Amino acid sequence: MEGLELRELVYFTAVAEELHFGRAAARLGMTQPPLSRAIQQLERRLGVTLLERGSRRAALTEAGAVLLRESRTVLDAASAAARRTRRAGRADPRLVLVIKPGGDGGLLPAILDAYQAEPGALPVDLVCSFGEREILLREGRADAALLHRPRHDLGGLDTQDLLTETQLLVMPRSHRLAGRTRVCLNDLAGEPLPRWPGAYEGGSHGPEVHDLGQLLHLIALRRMVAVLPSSIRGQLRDDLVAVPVDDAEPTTLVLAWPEHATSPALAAFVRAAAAVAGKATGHGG
Amino acid sequence: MEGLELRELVYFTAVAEELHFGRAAARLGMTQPPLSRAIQQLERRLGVTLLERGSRRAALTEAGAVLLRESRTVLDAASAAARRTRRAGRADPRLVLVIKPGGDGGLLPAILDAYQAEPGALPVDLVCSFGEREILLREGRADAALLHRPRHDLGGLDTQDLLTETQLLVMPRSHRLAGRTRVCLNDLAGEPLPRWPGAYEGGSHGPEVHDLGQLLHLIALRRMVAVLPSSIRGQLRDDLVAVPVDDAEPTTLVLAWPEHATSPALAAFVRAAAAVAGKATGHGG
DNA sequence: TCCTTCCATACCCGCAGGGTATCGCTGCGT
DNA sequence: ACGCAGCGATACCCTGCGGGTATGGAAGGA
Repeated sequence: MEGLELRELVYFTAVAEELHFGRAAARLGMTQPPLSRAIQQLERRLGVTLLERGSRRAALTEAGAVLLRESRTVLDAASAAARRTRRAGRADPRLVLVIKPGGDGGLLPAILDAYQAEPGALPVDLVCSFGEREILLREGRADAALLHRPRHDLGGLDTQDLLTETQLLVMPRSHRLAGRTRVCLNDLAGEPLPRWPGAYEGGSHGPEVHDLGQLLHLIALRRMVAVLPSSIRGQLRDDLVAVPVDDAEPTTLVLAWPEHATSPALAAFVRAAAAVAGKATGHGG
Repeated sequence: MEGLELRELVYFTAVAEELHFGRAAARLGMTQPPLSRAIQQLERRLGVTLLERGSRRAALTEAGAVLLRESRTVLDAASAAARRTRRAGRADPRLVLVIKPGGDGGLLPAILDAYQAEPGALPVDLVCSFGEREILLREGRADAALLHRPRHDLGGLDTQDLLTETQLLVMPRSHRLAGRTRVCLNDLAGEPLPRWPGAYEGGSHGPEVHDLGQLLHLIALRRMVAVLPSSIRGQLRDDLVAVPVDDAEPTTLVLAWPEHATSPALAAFVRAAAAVAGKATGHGG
């Protein structure tokens, strides 16, 4: 009775996205009749109509919309499973950590050192990526990531808090707010804020930025300002200033990894990171 | 190249759990040779050895252990997909809400009323269940659940906070702590606490309980005491008393539903619940 | 009304998935 | 040391399902 198959979900996803059997079949590299049959079979198995066939175009039913979303989840989980298994079976095991350059709160060197001191530590590959870094985790391409709460969606991930920071407004020295000792979010009305790829849709649309150097450069050129965690202080250029944003929510640097992960190497890494974070807050207050 | 199929994952899961091809095949209702072949094929596709075959028994490799866990995730997601789709396609649409009797903080009647006032409100089925209620959500058997943070694992679920409560120690009038106006967790050392099915493995093992009436009855019989949210006050029997537990973490009643849910009926229900919760905290402090 | 468009039906074929029989290895008991 | 029992792999067969081509039929547009 558990007849569902991934192939059928792939087929249905294609049809549901194209709303056209012929085009969907072409996209799948097959012909239309067996595709029609497969969808009919799927509908029979589920006991539900997924598509309303008009002679001009097809439309998703309510159930079809549900299955489309669920299918994507299942297919993502399946390819993540394949990737994770392949990576776990590699002859030379490594730990892949995805970071944002400049987004490590200054803790990363200490964490890496602490991890390498653990017994059986693996080589750590650092992957630098902007925007949607958690996707690399969900896709099974990485073992862990440094993310920020509440900016990132942490659903389905386990996390270890590392460092909670207030946020600073970073701007050129010549900016109208540069003389202030503190600002609040209202002061930023109308300011162009950076647009990270795929995130932060709200507010003023500045140019899209892809790395920290580019961001600071654009700020220096007066194209935008940015609200960043206070650990950014150590990396500012001379022509930029930073002042606290009083009412910006504090941001927490977290180490995140896929839920239910079992790898001892990852466990050791989390342990090392937690130890470093604990020491840091213990010292710093 | 994306050859993975659910059937193969089912097969592999069986073998990985039995660590024995013959028994796994029997469990799957098939014979051993095609099962062996399917696993070999899976290994070839992934380019990874999943099982170390000894002549007496098989053992999981590291990669095999990863795939076992991932397979369970994928298979769970798949059957949840099927169930959600079937439920979405039903002729008489309903909203299934899973609750714990007595665990609604007294808000449920108001929430149900508010929801029924929404346009297009569906009939609400209440499902009462103890222990692991979030599983019903993950399995796609329910649309929403009333859960408690931090007691329940909310990974993969979206939530709406409804009510934060302090916790009370509930005990018979004759209990040694019954005269106190407050207690702390240390006072409970050695007390038999209830064991909810499947949860709360730590600490003293009392009898397992399955519903609130039974729990209160057992407390009255001096078989155990319990730490419960303060909204339990309205439902206590005369022979029980409750006093605040100073250092017990406050518990938050949350409405939870599967991430990425799209149903307008669910959205209306969440809206209604949020409105009721906001009004309650607005009035109560 | 006719033609186009698009999905369903009818029919065919090859292979993948499942079955039976058997082999080969290995560890254990005597 | 030998033999036996247990288990997984191999060899081989066959059926059914997943894919193909040809065509029907309904619906919308000119």
